Amino acid sequence: MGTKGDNNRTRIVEAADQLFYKRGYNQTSFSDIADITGIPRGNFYYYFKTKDDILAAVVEARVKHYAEALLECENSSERPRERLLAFIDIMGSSEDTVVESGCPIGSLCAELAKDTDALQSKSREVFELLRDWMGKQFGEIGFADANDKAMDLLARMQGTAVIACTFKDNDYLNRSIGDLKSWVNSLTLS
Amino acid sequence: MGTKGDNNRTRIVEAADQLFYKRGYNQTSFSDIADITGIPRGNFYYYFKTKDDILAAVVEARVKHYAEALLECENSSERPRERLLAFIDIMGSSEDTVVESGCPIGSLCAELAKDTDALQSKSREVFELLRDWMGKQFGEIGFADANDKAMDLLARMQGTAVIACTFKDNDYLNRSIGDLKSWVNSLTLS
DNA sequence: ACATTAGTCATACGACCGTCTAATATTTCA
DNA sequence: TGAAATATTAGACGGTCGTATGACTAATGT
Repeated sequence: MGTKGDNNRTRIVEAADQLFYKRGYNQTSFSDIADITGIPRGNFYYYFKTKDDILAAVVEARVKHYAEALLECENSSERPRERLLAFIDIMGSSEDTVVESGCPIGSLCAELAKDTDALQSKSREVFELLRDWMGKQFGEIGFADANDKAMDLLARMQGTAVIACTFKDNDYLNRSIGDLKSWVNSLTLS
Repeated sequence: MGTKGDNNRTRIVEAADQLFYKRGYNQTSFSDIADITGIPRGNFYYYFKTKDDILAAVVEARVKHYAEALLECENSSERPRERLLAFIDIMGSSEDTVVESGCPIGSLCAELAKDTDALQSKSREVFELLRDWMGKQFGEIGFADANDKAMDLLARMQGTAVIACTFKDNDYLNRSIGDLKSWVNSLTLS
C-alpha cells in the first residue's frame, strides 16, 4: 500500500501537472517542482528515473482525469448529441485558465511535437481518448463519418483555445464555444 | 550599407527562424544557431543584445514575409472571397512542415503564451497582421461581423494545424483545408 | 531484537545555458 | 597612409539544468 511514499509521488505528479500546463514541459525544472512540493530535488530520482518518467505519470493522471470527465458527460444525458455539448461546456467552465495558458492537452502536444518522438506520442494519448469518445458519440447519432466529425470538433476546440489564449480574449472564447455548440446541434444526417 | 555585417545578421535571423519553428524558442540555443550558420556564439552579442532581441528580429522578418504573401493573395483576385481561399491554400502548400511542426505562427504563440508578457505580445504581431487582413477581406464581401469571421477562420486554421501535427495526419490536413474553403465559399450575407 | 526494505536528504557531477569582455582583424575614408 | 569605426573571435563568467550517489532515518516483518 505505501502511505508516505505514494503520497509524495502523487504530490510530485500533481505539481508537475500544474507546472507543465502553466509554464510548459521544457520550462519546468526539478527545482520548480521541489519548491512547490517541499520535496528535495535529489529525492525525485527515488520516484522517477528521468524527467520523461514524470511526464508519463502526468499524462496517465490526465488520461484518468479526462476519462472520468467523459463518464460524467456520458451520464449527463441519454442523447449523444447532448453529451457532446456537455463536453464542450467543460472548456467554458475553464474559461480563465484557457485564456491564460491555452488548452492543457493541446498546448502540451504542440510543445512536445518539437521534442522527441517518445514524448510526442506519450502526450498524444489524452487526445486519442477524447477523439475516440467523440467518435463514439457521433457514431451513436448515426453519422457514417463519425471519426471525421470527431477530428473536426477536436480541431475547432483547439483552434478556439489557441486564438483565445493568444489574444487574451474571453469574449471570443465564449462566443466561439456558443458557435461550436450551435454547430453540433445543427449537424444533420445526410 | 554594410555588406558583411548585414549578411551575418540576416543569416542569424534566418537560422533562428527555422530553429524556432522546428524546435521551439526555448529549446533553441545560441550554440544551435552558431552550428548552423558557422558564426561563433560570441559574435551574436555584437548583433543582438539578448535572445529576446533575436526573437524580435525573427518576428519582424515573419511579419514582412507574410505581408508579402498577403499582397500576393490580394493580387491573385479582384474578389475578396477568392483572396481568402488563396490564403488558405498557403497552408496546403506547406503540408509536410505543418504536419511535422505545426503552424509556425500558432506554435510560437502557444509556446510564448507561457513565457513573459513581452515575448508573448511580440509573437502575437504576426497573428494581428493576418487577422486584420482577413477582417478587411470579409468586410469587403459585406459582412457586418467581419472581424468575428476573421477570428473564426484564424481559429479553424489553427485547430487544423494542431490536430494534423499531433496526429501526424496529412489526410486530415488536406480534408480540413478543403472543408475550410467550402465554408468560406458557403458563407452568405444575412 | 534484528535484518531488510522504504523513504529522505544534502550534495556533487558534467554539460550546457545566455551573457559579456578584451583582444584582434578588417574596412572605411579623411 | 594612418587613424577611427566596424566587424570578428575565442574564451570565461556565474548560473541552472537533469542526473546520480552515498549516507542517513523510519518502518516493517520475523
